[in-house]
Amino acid sequence: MPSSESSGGSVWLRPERPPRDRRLTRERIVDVAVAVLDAEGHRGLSMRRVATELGVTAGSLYWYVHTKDDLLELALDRVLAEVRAGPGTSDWRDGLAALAHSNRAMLLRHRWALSELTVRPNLGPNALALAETGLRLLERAGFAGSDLDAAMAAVNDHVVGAVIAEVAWRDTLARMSGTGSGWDERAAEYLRQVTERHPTLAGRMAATGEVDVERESERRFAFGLGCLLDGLATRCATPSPS
Amino acid sequence: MPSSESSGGSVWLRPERPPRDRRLTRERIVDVAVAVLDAEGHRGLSMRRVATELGVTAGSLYWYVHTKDDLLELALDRVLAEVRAGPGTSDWRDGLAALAHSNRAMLLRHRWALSELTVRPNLGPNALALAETGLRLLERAGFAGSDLDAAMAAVNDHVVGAVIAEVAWRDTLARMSGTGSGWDERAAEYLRQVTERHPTLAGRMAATGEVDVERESERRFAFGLGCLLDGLATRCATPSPS
DNA sequence: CAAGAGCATTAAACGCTGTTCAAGAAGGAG
DNA sequence: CTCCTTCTTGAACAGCGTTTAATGCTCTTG
Repeated sequence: MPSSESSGGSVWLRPERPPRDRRLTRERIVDVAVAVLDAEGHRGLSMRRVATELGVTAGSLYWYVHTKDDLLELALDRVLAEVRAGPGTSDWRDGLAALAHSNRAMLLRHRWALSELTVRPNLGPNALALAETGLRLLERAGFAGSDLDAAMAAVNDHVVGAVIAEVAWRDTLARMSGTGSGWDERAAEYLRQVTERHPTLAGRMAATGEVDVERESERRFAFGLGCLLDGLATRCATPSPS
Repeated sequence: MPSSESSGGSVWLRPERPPRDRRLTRERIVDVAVAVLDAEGHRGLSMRRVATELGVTAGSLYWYVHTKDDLLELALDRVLAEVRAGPGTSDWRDGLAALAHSNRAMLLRHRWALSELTVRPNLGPNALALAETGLRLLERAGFAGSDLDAAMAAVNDHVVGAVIAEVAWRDTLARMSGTGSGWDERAAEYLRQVTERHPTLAGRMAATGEVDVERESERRFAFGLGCLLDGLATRCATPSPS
């Protein structure tokens, strides 16, 4: 029998059964899941893997967790707890920027979380707490009504989108340098065609080679965030720092 | 023997073997894959499914495609072809906005594409063409150097992030209305706690109930894009329409 | 202290997945 | 007609998420 008699709704509606024996817990299971995900990515996570890591059979997990999807939902909310707003934020811009940077850092620490965010509606307690923090900052800035929602969404969207692009970029570079023979000949041909057909893009790609990816990613992120916050500032009741 | 003797690098480096018999083609396989993905999402796509849809065994596909990941990469680039810039764009803002809206529309048509974008570096011809179009628009606006990259990234990031959030939101609403009994009791309790602990969020959630999701999503998207473009306009050499 | 209730875990199985591979069919070339 | 390349098959492998009956185990009750 799985962890609840009714199968509908989200994990967050199905309370964990208070266990007698401390051998297994939802918490310990999520611990291991996060560790495996961090170490080996989405592909490396399987129920059997988590189970053996805990010295247990795969079936046991289903006592604590309805399904693998539930486990992923729990893991996602677990890492969302790592996002923190800075200390007492007097300026809403600074506060929002700090939140965005912290969010970005977390997503880069746990790259698998992005894919989960893409697939899953996210109603865990930490996700909600995060939303509350952001909304309060924007409310203090003078946003209200549906503009408040839109402003919050815009900031979050930038974070998510930027990290997606950054991770994809890094993976591409890793792939390019990782493969040995077989790449060069055909890659050169493909690259030649690209350069020919897309001159602007080619110019940018050439410039990319000489750049520190990490630094440049941060710069891009801050650039976009700056644009966004500037735009927000012209649309709210408190355009200047309090 | 799979579709190439060397296994390194991306799909785009491995040319399709020109077939004699027209029974199977890369193109037809990708056609079916996209159709299945559109109809049943990421979960519904399996090699065997695509194969039977084509009246063929699963193993046959591996003659045309190295791996399922390759197939997904091809499918992703296929739908990226649907993104189109508007007609002759005199104003870079309008042009960029049109591109962003078209991109968003495509991602909403093929929701599975988002997850692929998250996981996969994207070097297909259509992806590159798209990048070229965007870069040219921004170049005309007066951006150059790494600011050009950052501006392009910021716009793309907004699109991707916004669609992710929108899809997640819709799925949440669908889930909430889809489940019958078992939800109400525990959901009410969870909602009560949320309302109590997160008053600002609760206020926004309450307001959400009376809103047309589709319209509101578009509004949010345009709002964020507007903020972003305003911010970009203050950072480029051509702040006003040409 | 013994009996029993109920929680926690196991082992085995089911049907599915991506992928490989030897074997065979099918068509064009000499 | 035969050879050779191109393509397709069918079976198999290992692994996956999930279910289920049976089995310990611990705690509570008598």
